Amino acid sequence: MAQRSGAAAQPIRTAVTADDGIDFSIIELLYFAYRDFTSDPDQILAEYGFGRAHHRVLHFVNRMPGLTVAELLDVLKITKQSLARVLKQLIDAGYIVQVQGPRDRRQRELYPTPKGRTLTLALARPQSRRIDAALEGAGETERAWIERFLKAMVNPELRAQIDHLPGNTPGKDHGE
Amino acid sequence: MAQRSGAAAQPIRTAVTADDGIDFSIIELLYFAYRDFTSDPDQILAEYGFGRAHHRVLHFVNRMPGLTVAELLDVLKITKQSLARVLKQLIDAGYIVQVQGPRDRRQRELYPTPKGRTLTLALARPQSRRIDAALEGAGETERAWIERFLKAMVNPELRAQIDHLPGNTPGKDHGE
DNA sequence: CAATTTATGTCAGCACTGTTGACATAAATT
DNA sequence: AATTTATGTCAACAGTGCTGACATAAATTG
Repeated sequence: MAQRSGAAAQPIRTAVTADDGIDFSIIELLYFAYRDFTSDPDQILAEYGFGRAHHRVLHFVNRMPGLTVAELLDVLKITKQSLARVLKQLIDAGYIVQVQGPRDRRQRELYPTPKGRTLTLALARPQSRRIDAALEGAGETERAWIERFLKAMVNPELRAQIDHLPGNTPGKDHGE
Repeated sequence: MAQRSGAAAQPIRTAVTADDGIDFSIIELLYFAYRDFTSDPDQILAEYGFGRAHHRVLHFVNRMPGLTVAELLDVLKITKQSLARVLKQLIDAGYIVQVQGPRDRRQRELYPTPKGRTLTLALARPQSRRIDAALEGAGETERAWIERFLKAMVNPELRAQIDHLPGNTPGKDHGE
């Protein structure tokens, strides 16, 4: 009742559009694209009793084998309590192993097991196929623009992190 | 214990790369890009006690004023119980109003109030700015490729839905 | 008109994944 | 020897999905 102290607010019957100075097309495309992009692995994960959080951990442990817990937290930007829950399940189920850090014995280096590697690839495969299909007709130039765009969408201070992942061409910000 | 019936699984020390036949770069870029893309409105929403689900409802009600509850469910692909929770809050707080359907009086047409319109634009503004910045240096051709790519990432049967949103150029699948 | 279907609302409970706060341990650093 | 750091763990809570069940009013159908 608090919000209707006077007359009820009138409904606005016109749609917001690009005329409002906002890029609604790409906003919506990102939402729909990401939703469907994640739906493929989600289905597979459900069969294992895992969720999207497990996927992320598995993914980055496979992409950066030997990374420490602290490093993983820094990539994912979540709290250690959030990570602990899913990491423990992945370790208990034999998808990831922890190895004591060689220099600093407090650290836990994370590695995939063969089982973990297999699952990671199985989860990535449909996503990669979807990307391939979406790139149909695009050449190297177009692909570069798309990558450049996506990378530029990331917070600037985190872009360096992306460059440290294997097989990613670093610092492609203007031209070749 | 079940997973260690024999020797413990050995850690794999090599990273997965594009050599595994999978497009890890774009997979990761989509994750990071989407995460940061949503972080801007998330901060604003938190001030209102709202979450990302409220944003989505607000967004599509503003983009398609007068759409019914059933239509909104079809766009969002969630259950009515999930929608009910956030929709009720948005209505109670005066961001959205319901109007009885003129033909079918069972239907509830959803419209933004001026307050709802204002919030929607405020949430979209930082996202649009981020997109603008990410498109820096891109011309119309490059932008078209990026939109084409994102649209092609969406499940085919849902692409028509996107075309029905205001101001979206439909069916740009091969050239103009 | 009576029966059925449809559009919407609502209650209850559960799962997943994020959060904060507090506390514990072992190892490194000072 | 004291402090800091890396990690783990317990507990509680929030947001947002889900399923299942049931209720109401309005439209449709036979």
